[in-house]
Amino acid sequence: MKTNKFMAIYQDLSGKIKSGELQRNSTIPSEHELAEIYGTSRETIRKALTLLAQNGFIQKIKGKGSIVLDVEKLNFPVSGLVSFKELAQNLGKPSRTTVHKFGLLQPDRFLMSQLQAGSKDEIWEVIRSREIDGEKIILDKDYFLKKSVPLLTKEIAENSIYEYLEKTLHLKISFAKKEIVVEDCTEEDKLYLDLENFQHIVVVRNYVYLDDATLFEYTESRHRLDKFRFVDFARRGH
Amino acid sequence: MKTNKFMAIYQDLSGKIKSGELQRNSTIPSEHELAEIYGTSRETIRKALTLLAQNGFIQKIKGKGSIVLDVEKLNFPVSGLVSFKELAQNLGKPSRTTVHKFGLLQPDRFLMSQLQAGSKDEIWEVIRSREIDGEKIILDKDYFLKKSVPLLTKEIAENSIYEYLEKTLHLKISFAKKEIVVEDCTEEDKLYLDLENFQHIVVVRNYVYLDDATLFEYTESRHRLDKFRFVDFARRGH
DNA sequence: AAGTGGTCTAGACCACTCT
DNA sequence: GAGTGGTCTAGACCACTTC
Repeated sequence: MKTNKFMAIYQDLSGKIKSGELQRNSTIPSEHELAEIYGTSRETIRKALTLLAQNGFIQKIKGKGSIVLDVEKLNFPVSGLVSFKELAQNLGKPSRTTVHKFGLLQPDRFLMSQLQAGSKDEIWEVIRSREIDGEKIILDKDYFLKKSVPLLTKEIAENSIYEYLEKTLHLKISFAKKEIVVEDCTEEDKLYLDLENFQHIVVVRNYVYLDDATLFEYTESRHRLDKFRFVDFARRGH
Repeated sequence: MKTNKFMAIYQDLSGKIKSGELQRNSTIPSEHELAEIYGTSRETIRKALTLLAQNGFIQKIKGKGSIVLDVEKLNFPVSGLVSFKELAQNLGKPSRTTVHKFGLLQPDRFLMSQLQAGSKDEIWEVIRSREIDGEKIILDKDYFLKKSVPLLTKEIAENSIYEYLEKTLHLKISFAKKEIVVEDCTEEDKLYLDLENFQHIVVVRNYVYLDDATLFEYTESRHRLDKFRFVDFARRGH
């Protein structure tokens, strides 16, 4: 990511945990030792270790040390803010995206409330189905505020919109509120997905915010019941 | 929680945000100012603000300041590691817990793998249904390693097991891996829940770890489709 | 008593935003 | 240029675990 010292240390250590160089259930060097090894202050080491703990790589134990957790726990398919493209690559399965609808529209009441938009804000609508292993199992309905995303094309939608937003437009996605519920299938779901006989569908609603805390995207990701899986790593207290 | 300086500042500020004393979309005092106000160093203020940001209270913007986010976003029903009792209190609805099974047992193959237990580890089994607004909509199947939880009673299971674990046994729950999937209803689900005609059920599997990184509990929380809702707040990158 | 992580300090320099 | 948050330092004291 960035070139911070603590980020570099975080990536070095997380890499060593993933590769097995630092074995699970073993303790890593103490903070004082790491400070010497990396030639930094202890607070900088602590920043890196706090990150490792938050992301499930290690557990810090007072008076004892930091031990390496099972990285097998890191099957984070839908956790955080990963995109479909990253997800499919993680699964390593053949996948395909089909764009069914693409265009600019004036928001209706529903979209105005979801995107906190005014009636004269234009909105990009992108509706895509996702095919994995030959089955269309995810329907993604994305809505972007045009004032945040001036230009979007069907070609971009066929690849990764997020890659475009971050690498070309340099938008900084900062945080998101996610909601998961189960709803009745709609006609649209039946039209675009291989639904078999399922009557319900898992709906993941995402409200995505930029760096400056402005809402710029509302997404509905609609997953066929049997193919949905959400994994999360949560720490108590915070 | 604790009596740390940064924790006290966190709780003071988060309280002021919840109460509306610090208004949403306004900027809070700068870190230097806060350091003077609270009579601490800036790094201590930063720890408190980092916590606020992680929990969705504020957004920090470089060069500008920290602005207060919509706290309406804090409907975190199942997010993190909250227990049913906390959840029901949040919802403010009449709720009831019924214990259907309670006892010690030897683990079968399934439990041995879920709890990383040996064949001679004894395990507490607690099966409870949760009734909200007069409908039995959640089936909780809890399994605790006896070596971590020496004693458990039916009376405790009828109230809050987590309160007992934390306040009486002083176990420190540290982190959990959570998995959400949808599965076919079992006979057990039909027996204990008011399932109406739903053929599927949302299953939340929880693997809960203590302070010293030992796994001590496996839980299946089985929710009726139409009553399930999961809300999460996620930050990008970390 | 020695070693560990947890907290806190008083400074410093940087990149960024706003004027 | 002034103010902001982001990073980093070199120390200090504490509570905890282990011996």
